[in-house]
Amino acid sequence: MPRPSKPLISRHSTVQAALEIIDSEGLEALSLPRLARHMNVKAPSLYHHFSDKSEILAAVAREIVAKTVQPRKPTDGDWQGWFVQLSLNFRTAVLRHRRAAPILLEFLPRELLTTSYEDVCTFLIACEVPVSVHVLLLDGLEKLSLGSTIAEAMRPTQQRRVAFPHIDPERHPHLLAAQEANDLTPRQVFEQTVRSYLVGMERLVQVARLQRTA
Amino acid sequence: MPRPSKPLISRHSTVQAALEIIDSEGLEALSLPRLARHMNVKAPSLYHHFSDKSEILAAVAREIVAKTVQPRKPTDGDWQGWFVQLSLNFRTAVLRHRRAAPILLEFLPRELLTTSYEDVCTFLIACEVPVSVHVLLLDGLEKLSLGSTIAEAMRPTQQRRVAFPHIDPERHPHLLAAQEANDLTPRQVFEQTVRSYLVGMERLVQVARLQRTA
DNA sequence: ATTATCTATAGATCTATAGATAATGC
DNA sequence: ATTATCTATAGATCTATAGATAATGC
Repeated sequence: MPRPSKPLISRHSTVQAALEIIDSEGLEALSLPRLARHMNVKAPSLYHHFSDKSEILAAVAREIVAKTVQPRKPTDGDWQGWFVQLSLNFRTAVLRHRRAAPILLEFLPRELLTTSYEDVCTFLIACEVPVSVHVLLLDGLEKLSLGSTIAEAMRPTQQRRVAFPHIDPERHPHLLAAQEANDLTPRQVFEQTVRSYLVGMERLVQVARLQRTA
Repeated sequence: MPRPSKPLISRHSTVQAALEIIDSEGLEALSLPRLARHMNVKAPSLYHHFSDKSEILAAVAREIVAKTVQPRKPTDGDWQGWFVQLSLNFRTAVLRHRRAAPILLEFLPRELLTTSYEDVCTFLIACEVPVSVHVLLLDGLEKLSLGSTIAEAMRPTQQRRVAFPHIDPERHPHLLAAQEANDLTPRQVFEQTVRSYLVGMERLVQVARLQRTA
């Protein structure tokens, strides 16, 4: 069956198939023969659409990040609330395919982020956040969102709900007490972490505003 | 040469050799034959000391984390300052072997952390930080330190000094301006991120203290 | 003529096990 | 008898290329 009437393979369908395999069988299962089998084609045919395997992985990483929902910009200058929402949305997008997390680390689609960051800078300027703290904010939030989410995505299945596994009540009484005193979900803990960070940054922003007017 | 007078292989020397290969040639280069060659032994001999390859990787992850310098506890209750120092030390330990970062993500030595966290909880109690926020603090700092550091460790070599690569002055004027207005090193940005987070957490701690006395 | 598939396969791994062998330490 | 190495190899991959083939679209 050489050259079918309608193409059997597209970049898009390949990325979707790859995500399905990663979600159901894990990242190690994703080989070109396995991917091709899932698409009812043969492995070498994939080379007609991608130059090599890493190009497929990069496209998968791109797809995951691109699915991040962009929150609507507030008109009242509440850039902190907007950042919180964006972080949560990014987290949701990544956790939708948690077993793909290592790909994201290696093939982070920098171009997508660069475009998005330009947009964020424009927004920050409108909110009168001094340029001197823009990198601090962008980098801090990137590390916090990306890093924290990937770290969470890599947790073994059984350990998701519990903050700290392997607690031995004899040896870790205080940690056990801490665990029992906690009533937040992982998502809430993440949100609170981002909020706390932004509270601290707000202080820096105000200092920078004063320095600018002086 | 069966059974030499003095053992040629030990767990420790294997881990060291693995780190040397990872540091100089990268993670993909670390195969059992490659590792054995570096140690002047044959690959199957390694199975006498480790049950399989993942056990070697887990030992490597453990070694990296174990090298984190523990800061001395302050006597004045300054838990924030202590956390900042611990985060910086952890970052230093991980970045010492940045190409091993993906191993850390998969084989994070939870037992080491659990022991350390019990210690931290004891310290927090001494500083009169309410138990209700312990998990929030521990988890937040873990995610921030681990995630942020691993994200940084994965950056391609050429992009280390610059916060944002791929900037096109035409399309990203504000991002370019932000970049030029930034005079902090990656380490300083990390430290500032942790500090900002702790400033925000301080507020939560005070709220929790009030609720406790009420 | 170009495009999108296929078949066949080169070539290079890698992990792990079985079984032999000689030094060690009881 | 046990221990720590070795040799040999089973067995299972995987990525990527070469070259054939038939449908498409100019």
